[in-house]
Amino acid sequence: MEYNQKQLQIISVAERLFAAKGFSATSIRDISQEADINVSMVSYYFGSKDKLIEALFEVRAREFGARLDELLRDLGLSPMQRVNLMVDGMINRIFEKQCFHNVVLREQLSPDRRTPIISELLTELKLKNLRAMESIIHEGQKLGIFRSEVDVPMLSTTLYGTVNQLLSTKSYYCTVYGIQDLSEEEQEAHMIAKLKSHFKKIFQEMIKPELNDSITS
Amino acid sequence: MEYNQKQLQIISVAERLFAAKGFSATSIRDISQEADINVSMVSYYFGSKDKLIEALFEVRAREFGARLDELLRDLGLSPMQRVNLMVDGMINRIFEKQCFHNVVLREQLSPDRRTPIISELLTELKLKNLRAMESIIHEGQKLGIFRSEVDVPMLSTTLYGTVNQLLSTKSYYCTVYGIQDLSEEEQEAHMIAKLKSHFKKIFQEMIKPELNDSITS
Amino acid sequence: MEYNQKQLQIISVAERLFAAKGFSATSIRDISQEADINVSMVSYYFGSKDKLIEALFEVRAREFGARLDELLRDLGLSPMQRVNLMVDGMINRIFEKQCFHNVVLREQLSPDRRTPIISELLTELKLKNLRAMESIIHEGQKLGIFRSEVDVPMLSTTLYGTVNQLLSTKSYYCTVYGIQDLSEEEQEAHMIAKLKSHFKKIFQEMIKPELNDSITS
Amino acid sequence: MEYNQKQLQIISVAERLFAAKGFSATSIRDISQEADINVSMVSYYFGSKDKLIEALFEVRAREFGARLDELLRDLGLSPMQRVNLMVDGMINRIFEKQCFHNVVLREQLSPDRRTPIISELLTELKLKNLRAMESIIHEGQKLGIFRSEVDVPMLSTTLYGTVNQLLSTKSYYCTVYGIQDLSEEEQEAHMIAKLKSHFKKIFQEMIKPELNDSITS
DNA sequence: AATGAATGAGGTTTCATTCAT
DNA sequence: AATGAATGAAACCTCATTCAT
Repeated sequence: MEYNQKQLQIISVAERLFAAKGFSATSIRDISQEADINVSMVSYYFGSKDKLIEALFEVRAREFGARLDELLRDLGLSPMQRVNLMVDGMINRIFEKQCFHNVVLREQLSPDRRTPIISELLTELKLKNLRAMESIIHEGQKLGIFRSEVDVPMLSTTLYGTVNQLLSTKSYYCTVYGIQDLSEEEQEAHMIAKLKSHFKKIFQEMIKPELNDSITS
Repeated sequence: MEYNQKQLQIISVAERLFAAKGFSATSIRDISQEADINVSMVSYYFGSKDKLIEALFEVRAREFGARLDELLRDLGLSPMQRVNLMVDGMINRIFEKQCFHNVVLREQLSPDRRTPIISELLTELKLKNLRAMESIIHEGQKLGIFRSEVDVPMLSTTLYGTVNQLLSTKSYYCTVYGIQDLSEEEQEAHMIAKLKSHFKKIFQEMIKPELNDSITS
Repeated sequence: MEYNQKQLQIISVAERLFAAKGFSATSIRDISQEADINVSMVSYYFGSKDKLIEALFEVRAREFGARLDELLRDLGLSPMQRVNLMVDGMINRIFEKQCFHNVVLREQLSPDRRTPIISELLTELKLKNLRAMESIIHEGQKLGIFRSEVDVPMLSTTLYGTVNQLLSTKSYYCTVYGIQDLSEEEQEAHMIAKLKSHFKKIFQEMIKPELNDSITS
Repeated sequence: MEYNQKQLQIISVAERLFAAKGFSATSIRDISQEADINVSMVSYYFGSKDKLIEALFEVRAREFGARLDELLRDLGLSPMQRVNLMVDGMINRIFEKQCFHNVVLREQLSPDRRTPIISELLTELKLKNLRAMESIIHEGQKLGIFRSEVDVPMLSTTLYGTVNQLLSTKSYYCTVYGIQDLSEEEQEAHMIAKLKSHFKKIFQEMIKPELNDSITS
């Protein structure tokens, strides 16, 4: 499915509103008002409100898929460098597309309520992501740099879950770290830096060879 | 605010439906039908739909607060035992009250949209939780068993975020670990066990004294 | 299903408008305006527009059914008298309930388009009607007053079809018989009288013993 | 008015859909989809949806008019033969153009609702038909073969009404005569045969000289 | 001559809430 | 204290039509 400029604009507005208020709480009127189009255009272009959110996921899923493919091309780096790059990349990606991520979180909470298509797209994307992560880890394991037992799915889930949680509780985070008075950008920079260092540490600790490991090998 | 039996029943039904479909997608008619009451009862008992969800958070927040107080009373155990107990307790708690947690996640995604009360209650709860965790960690630090630099808020966020992420993507999890054909209960048991061992490992790695740490001190 | 006063009033207004404009061309707004009720009342009372027309058929079918039962009780009359009475009764009935009959005709033209319920009710009613007519004819046949071969379904269809056709082309009828300038009531009286005498003649001719018939018997 | 090939095709599709669903329930989108043309073509070619149905009636009325003229040319036959031919012809004609007849019936039910043009065309057609029938009957009367008092308009109405009624209640007819399991074609053949024999009988009985009639003459 | 994008009015239905009892 | 009938606003969507090309 190809979408024209106007459709992409509507999708973009819808994404923002769905992120802010949720799908059900966002009316087609809201969208059409913000996008400065006629109310009937959403149905005209997408068929229905449900189809609109499907289109949103379709478009974004394709974009993310493309970015993932790039990630796997970064060869010539050490496995640990690649792990760090991957962690940084995932965190950056989520922060860059906060709106869409918010919508994803919402849709995950009521799986298959509207349409199985969204669930399928998301599962596919998550699996693709997992495979990418696994291939990097396996490389390190083959070289004996990483421990043999690494629970990649759990690590991946931990990373995603934490970033999401942080984004969902931004103001709580700022309170805890006393940065309420910084600008939005500075707050985000703080979160990103914190997340990156936190997860590099976690990953390092969780994949570096265990003592037993190194002895037996 | 005290709520009578009927009000609590309504709250309970609402919680389940809000968890399943979201606040906006759940109509008062849905609730009154499931709770076998008259449509006007929600407005009658709570004033409005918005007030109903506020009441839900009020009631549950009080319950959770009470449980947290208990946690801090488990003295006579080693700090590491208490950490493990705390991790287990948090995971258990979330799984026991999945519905409410689902609703919390949804509301966190649109902060202050409906009412600041919910955000305040949640922030308060999270802070209380954080203080409990910090007190346990600090105890271990005073005894020199834990490293001096532990980012408790990030650890807490990591734990919560991961559990939430796992619960939100249950079917993906089951696919990845090949347990789609197990019963619901067995799947949950699998998740709980996995989470507990995963986080005990993470916490251990992140709070145990670093080599430098122990040397310099 | 029992319908209250307000529902019956809505049904009555709907019947009139459906007769005049057809189901699809009649909006719920039209109905609510004429019935002086809120637009949402139709959905409130009947569930939907489709259910409304179902209710209309349900109510009227019950009424007609009751009237048919009465017809069969007119004993103590000669078969030919009963035939004449039946013809008169059917013609009167249709003219009295022209609106409903108009709606019936419309629905017959698109069978099962909306719901099978209407078709079923109508078929049931028509069969009931046919059985009544047959019982009267059979009585005359047993007494040797009527010919042995009478195609009752065709006679019944002929009667109904003709009355319907006449009602549908009222103005053409008036033109042909030159009674355009009479009042509505006089025109109808003319039609009724004409129909009654026409069909008494037809029925007589079609059920009286044939020459062969009487000889052989 | 002359219509080109494309217009005639649109008219034909519209006729079929109007017959199946009714004018109001048929959208221009339905038509354009079935006819494989652009939605705007209807407005473009006919001006509006209303004008489209007018065109339909115009075209078909002209066709029927032409066929009627032929009927009157069948000379050299006995009056009774010509009556029988006429009855057969009318029944055949309706069955051949069921779709259009269905639309006619629908429009008759809401006279002058949309435009007087349709009513006028239909009245004209019916009158033309009546004159043809009358001329045949009068011929028989002049020859003393038919009774002097024949109510031609009523006979004509009876014929049309019955055929229409039968077509409108096809499935009921099949139930009554136990031919539900025959093919569509066989069912129609059954109906046509039945109608023809039925009406030849009726016409014969209603126009043959009465006893008084023949005696006095 | 013909198209397809776009429109605004109006369709039905659902919603949270209120009112009279 | 509790009900259920009733309401008006607003939801999503479809409609016939127009406009720029």
